[in-house]
Amino acid sequence: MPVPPQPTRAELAILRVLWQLGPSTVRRVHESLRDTQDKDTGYTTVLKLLQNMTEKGLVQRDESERTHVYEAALSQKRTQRDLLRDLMDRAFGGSASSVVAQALSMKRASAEELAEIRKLLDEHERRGK
Amino acid sequence: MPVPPQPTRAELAILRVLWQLGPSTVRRVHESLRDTQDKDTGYTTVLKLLQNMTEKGLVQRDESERTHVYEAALSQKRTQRDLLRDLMDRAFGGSASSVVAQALSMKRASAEELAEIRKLLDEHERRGK
DNA sequence: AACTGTCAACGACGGACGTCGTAGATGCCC
DNA sequence: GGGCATCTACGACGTCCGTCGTTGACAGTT
Repeated sequence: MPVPPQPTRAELAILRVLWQLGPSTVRRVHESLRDTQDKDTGYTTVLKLLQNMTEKGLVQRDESERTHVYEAALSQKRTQRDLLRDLMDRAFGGSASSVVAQALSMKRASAEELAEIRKLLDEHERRGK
Repeated sequence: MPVPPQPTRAELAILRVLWQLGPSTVRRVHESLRDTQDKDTGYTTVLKLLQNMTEKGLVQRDESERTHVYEAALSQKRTQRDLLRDLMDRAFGGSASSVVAQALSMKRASAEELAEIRKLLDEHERRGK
């Protein structure tokens, strides 16, 4: 439990809901998932997932009330960093610039995105010196 | 089989070997994995993986000789793009700039890497206009 | 021809994952 | 208090993944 393992696909989908809505009940997560997701998962499936995630330390559970409330244990940024680091090591030989190169090659790297990226790069450089 | 599924962790490790060495026998892949990897996988494990990957269309097999020769079916860049796209959608809401932001926040984004990234950005912009 | 080594093929197995059904506890309403 | 809804807990199941042992074919050696 010191460092929770990386979330699986289904677990990550749940974490996204928790990051967006904040601490939520199983029901709220389930309904939000139903709205967003194309796939249709049952209530008990979401419950089971959240129980597993509690076990793994991915979420924290408040059981003071009869209806438990779940909250993401790690921030979205932290989780994104961990996941990207993992993929970077496994598929890009640990090269950040290769990752950026691939990100740029995607259609969704729109004009606004490019401007945003350039701003990030400037900030990063300024902070670095 | 038109579009092969995404490689799993173990499969990706094998693909990395094939990209580096070019078309190779099971033995060569196995030995290369033994050198690089900390983990120690058996010969038949690598064989089985490669057989599965042939089934999935991730690699192509030349059986003209008794000792088969395997080759990656998709380029490294293409695979990297698919994998990054998937993670981008699942964890970053499809935002390329978020991915770049996280990539920059990593220790390994060294000075040379930053210069490389800036060059990529310039090229991309020049090509875009 | 017998032995030895290498190779592909196949089957099995344990674990993780996502799925859900069912049971049991708790709360609410008439 | 009886009945209904809601919630958690538990167990099961099918699938995929990575792992490996075993078997049988083939080739080279003596």
